[in-house]
Amino acid sequence: MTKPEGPRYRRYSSETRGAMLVEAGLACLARGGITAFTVDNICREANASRGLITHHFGSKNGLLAAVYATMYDRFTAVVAPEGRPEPDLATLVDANFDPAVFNPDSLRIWLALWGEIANNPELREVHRQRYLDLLATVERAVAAEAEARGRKLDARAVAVLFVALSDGLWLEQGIDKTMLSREAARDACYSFFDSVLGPLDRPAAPQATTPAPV
Amino acid sequence: MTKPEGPRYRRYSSETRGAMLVEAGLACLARGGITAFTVDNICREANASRGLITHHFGSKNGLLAAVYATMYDRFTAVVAPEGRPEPDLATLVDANFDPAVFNPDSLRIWLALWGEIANNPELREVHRQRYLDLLATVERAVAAEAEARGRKLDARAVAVLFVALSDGLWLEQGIDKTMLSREAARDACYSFFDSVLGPLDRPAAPQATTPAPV
DNA sequence: ATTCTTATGATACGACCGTTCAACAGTGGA
DNA sequence: TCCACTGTTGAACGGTCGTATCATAAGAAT
Repeated sequence: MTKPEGPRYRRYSSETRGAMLVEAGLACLARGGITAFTVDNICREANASRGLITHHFGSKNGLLAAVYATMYDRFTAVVAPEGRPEPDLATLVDANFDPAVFNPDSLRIWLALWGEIANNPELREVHRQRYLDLLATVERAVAAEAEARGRKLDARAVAVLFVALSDGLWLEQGIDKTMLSREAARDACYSFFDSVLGPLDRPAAPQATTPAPV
Repeated sequence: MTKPEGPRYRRYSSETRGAMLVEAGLACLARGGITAFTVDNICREANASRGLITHHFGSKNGLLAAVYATMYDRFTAVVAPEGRPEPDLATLVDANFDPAVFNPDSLRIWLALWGEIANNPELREVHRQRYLDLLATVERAVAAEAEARGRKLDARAVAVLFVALSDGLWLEQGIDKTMLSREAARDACYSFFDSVLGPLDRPAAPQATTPAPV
C-alpha cells in the first residue's frame, strides 16, 4: 500500500466554483425539475461537498437566483449579443428558435423556473429586471420596423404579445415535443408580425431536416 | 367536566373526501407552487389526518394526478360544457379568458403543474389524454370555420398554434399580471384567427379600456 | 341493540431536507 | 521553507418529507 497521494481536492476561485455549481444546478433542473434541485443532488453533480452552496451563494435560493440569471443571460447572448448592432425583428425571431436556446434541456429548465417565480421573491426580483430588459429590446425592434413602414402602433404592447407567443411556443415544446416543429413555431412568429406590420422579410430559413446550424 | 361528546370526526364517502383533498391540493399549489404540495400542508388544509391521501389516492402522486385532471375538467366545463352544441371559435376564445379559468389562482396552479409534467410520468399520462381531447375540440371549430369560408388549411396545426398562443398569454399573466390585460390577451387571439381565417365576428366585447393594438 | 364495513386518526419509521461550523488543506506570496 | 489566506470538507443538527401500519370509531345494515 504505497501512498499515491496527490491533492485530495482542487481549489478553484470563488467565481469558477460558482460557475460550476450553477452548471450543476442547471443539470439538476433539466433532469428532474425543481424537485431535483437539492443541495445533495447539486453538489454530487458538481463533485463538491455539501457546504459549498451556502459558502458561495449564501443559500440554496441564492444559487437558484444565479441559475435563473444565467438562463436569461445565455438567452440574451444569443438574441442580442454585445458588440453587435441592435437586432431587428427577423433576427429576434430566428434567435428565439436557435437550437442554442430552443432545445429540450433549456425548455425544461424554463418550465421549472416559471413555476417557481410566483412563489419566490428573490427569483421574482431577478425576473423583473431581466424581463424588462428583454422587452425593451423587442420593443425597439418593433418600433424601428413600424417606423420604417410608416405605421403607428403601440410597440410595447406588440412586444408583450410577441414574448407571450414565443413563450407559449416554448411551453408547448417543453411539455410535448411532438406537437410542434421548430419551423412551425418560427413561422407562427413571422405570421404574427406579418399581421401586425405587413409581410416581413424572412432570412435564410434553416433547412428543416438537416442537423441544425450553430 | 361534562361530556358534550358528539362524534369526534365526520365520515365522508370515499368520493367526497377525495374531492375535499383535491380541493386542498389545489389551494396548496396556488399558495406555494409544487414545493407546498406536501402531505402535511394538504391534510392540514383539508382538516384531515395524514393517512388519508395514501388511503384514498394510493400515494401523493396519485392525488397530484387527480388534481391535474380536475384542472383540465374545469377548463373543459367552461370551454365546451356538456349538453351544449360544439363551441365555435369565438366561444372558444372567450371561454379561454373567462374569469372562471383566467384568474390568478388558476394560472399559478397551471404554472406549477406544467413544471412537473416533464418529470412525472403519471402526470404526463393524464396530460396526453386531456390535451388531445382539447386539441380535437379546437381543431373541429377551426375546420368548421374554415369550411364556412371556403378556405383550405391545416386545422390541426392551427389548433396547436392557438393553444400555444393562449397558453403563452396565460403564462405571461401568471408570472406577472401587470404586463397584460385580459382584453389585450383576448384581442390577441382574435387577431391570430383574423390573420389565419379572415376577420372573425367578436361577440359582445367586454368593455375595452383602450382600443387594443394588433 | 348488534354486527359489519371501512373511513379515519395517530404514530412510528427511515430517508432526505437545508444550514451551520470547526477543522482541514491547497495555493500563492514571503 | 514557512506562513497566511481562504476555498473546502464532512459531520452534525433539527426539521420535514412520504409511506406503512394498526387500533379505533362512524355510520349503515340487520
